[in-house]
Amino acid sequence: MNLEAAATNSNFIRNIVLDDLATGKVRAVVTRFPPEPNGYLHIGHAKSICLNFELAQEVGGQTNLRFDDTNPSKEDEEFVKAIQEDVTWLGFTWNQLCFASDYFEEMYERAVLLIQKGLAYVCDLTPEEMRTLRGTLTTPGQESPYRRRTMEENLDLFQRMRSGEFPDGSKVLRAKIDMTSPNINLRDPVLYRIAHATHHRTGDLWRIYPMYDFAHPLEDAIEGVTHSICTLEFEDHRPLYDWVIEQCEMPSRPRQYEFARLNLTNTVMSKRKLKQLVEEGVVDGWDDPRMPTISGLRRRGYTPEAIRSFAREIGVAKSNSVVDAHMLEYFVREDLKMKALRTMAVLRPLKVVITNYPEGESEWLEAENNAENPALGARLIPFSREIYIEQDDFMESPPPKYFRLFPGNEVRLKHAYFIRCEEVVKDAAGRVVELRCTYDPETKSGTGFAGRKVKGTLHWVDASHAKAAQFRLIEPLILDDVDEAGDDLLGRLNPRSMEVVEGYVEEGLEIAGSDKFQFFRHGYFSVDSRLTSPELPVFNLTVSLKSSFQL
RNA sequence: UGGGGAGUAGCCAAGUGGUAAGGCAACGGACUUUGACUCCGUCACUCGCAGGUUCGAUCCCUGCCUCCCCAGCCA
Repeated sequence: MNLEAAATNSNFIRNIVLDDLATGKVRAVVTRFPPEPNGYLHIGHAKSICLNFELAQEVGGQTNLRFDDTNPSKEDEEFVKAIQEDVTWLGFTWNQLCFASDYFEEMYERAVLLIQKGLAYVCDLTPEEMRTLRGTLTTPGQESPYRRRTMEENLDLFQRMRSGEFPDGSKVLRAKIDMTSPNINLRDPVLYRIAHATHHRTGDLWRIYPMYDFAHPLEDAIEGVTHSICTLEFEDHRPLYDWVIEQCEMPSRPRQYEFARLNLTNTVMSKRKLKQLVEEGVVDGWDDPRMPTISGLRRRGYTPEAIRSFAREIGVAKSNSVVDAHMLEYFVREDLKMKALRTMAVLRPLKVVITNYPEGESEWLEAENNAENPALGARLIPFSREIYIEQDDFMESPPPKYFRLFPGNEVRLKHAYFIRCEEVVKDAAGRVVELRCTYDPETKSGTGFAGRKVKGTLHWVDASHAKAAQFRLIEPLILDDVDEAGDDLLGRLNPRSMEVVEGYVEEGLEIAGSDKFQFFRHGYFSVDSRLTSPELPVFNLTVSLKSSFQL
């Protein structure tokens, strides 16, 4: 795939931007990524981040990282830090770091302006009363009895709301628009609510906080954002967005455009649900390698490049869709293919004794680190009389077309020799515990031996130099097709989302200067940043290799 | 029964009044010291459905169908 071409994949938002530039409607493009710091970023956010940053980048524009921190009861500094780390890790640099809370004073002034223009009023209705008067989808709403308060009274009340005179929930500031609008968002929406909560940045300075519908357009306008990109559910808020910009007399005129959020098969993509998994201890944190969070993907071994390529390739459109998770996997494999050292690990060891190999002797064999990328060099691996192979690579009575090891069969040991299975050793229970094989010195790797061919090539680890390691085999945390699970998230948990096995890796992997490896015939693995130790390295399965093999 | 959106292959997704890009998946075959990779090939006579306009419609018009979103003092 041509990355340059992919970077300029056509999509409707890009077309709008290009057109705005061509017609002179805007001179320079400014976008923004506006997360609320109430959770960690996930792969769905990555789609938005890539869209905003890459689009601006393409046309020489700017992108701000702006925290939409207008609800202190849900937000936290921890998330502010994590979000910045994730955006940076993805490879983006924002032009300005902004906080909606930095604009609270200006927002307040704009609200006062609305009151002065007779376009906003303080309303004492209870939430229940307000809901009742709002009407329904098919019936118009009715005006609040407080709608006719005088401008002076509204100004006074709003100021007193600010000063903390009233308890939470007792009053709100509402826009005066149209209670009969077929668009419910225009039925006198709430602009400010009272919240005696400590804000992570402004502390106890404010007792009133602006609502999204009021704050967001102002934030965009204040920053000079030209293209405010958000998701589909905000589509019918756009008239209100425009109303706020217009009536608050903002000099700058941002436009809102909506696209479909990312959905992935076997993945939950809502902060609320991800938070639930964290809080109920289903996972070991937001960065659990099974989580679709940026930090989880990072810990699992995904690369920023892979995520960016994925984001470009899935496109940007307005129809609700569910992307096959195979696509995401494809892009990590693609990225790691040339980067990762291709080494050997045995996940479920079976001992093999090479009976004709001299006892007490060993030799060092040369192995290239990545056959497709010579720049990655080569290493020496030990070989001796006892090695481990994969339990799955032996069957006592195999089906047809099984070309791994079985009694009498000969296979190649990657980077080493051909071996033939001569004898099977079992324990009292009849389980195979050891294989006794012979090797043929003439078949040594690299000698160009062509005397005969074998169908199978196995990976292995020398027993005397093997390093014990733990492997965490990851599968989807949440399954799509669970009968009768309904909306019960926990009912959709995959019982096999993580299988932990212990086996061996080649010695010396820790000094390879990388935390990502391909383990031959298994897949790509990454050192777990939290669990690994010098005594027992721990690897997470980033993604398995494709395989057409089936028994 | 209100308003706002969307329907192009199994999944994403371009596209335009001139005869359906690309990617993922899948399936054949070649190659192979990874049952991987790579390579070659296959995969929409048709763009939700029905009419209409036109020399010609996925694109324009009309009607219909299906799906998604909206009744937080969340974002």
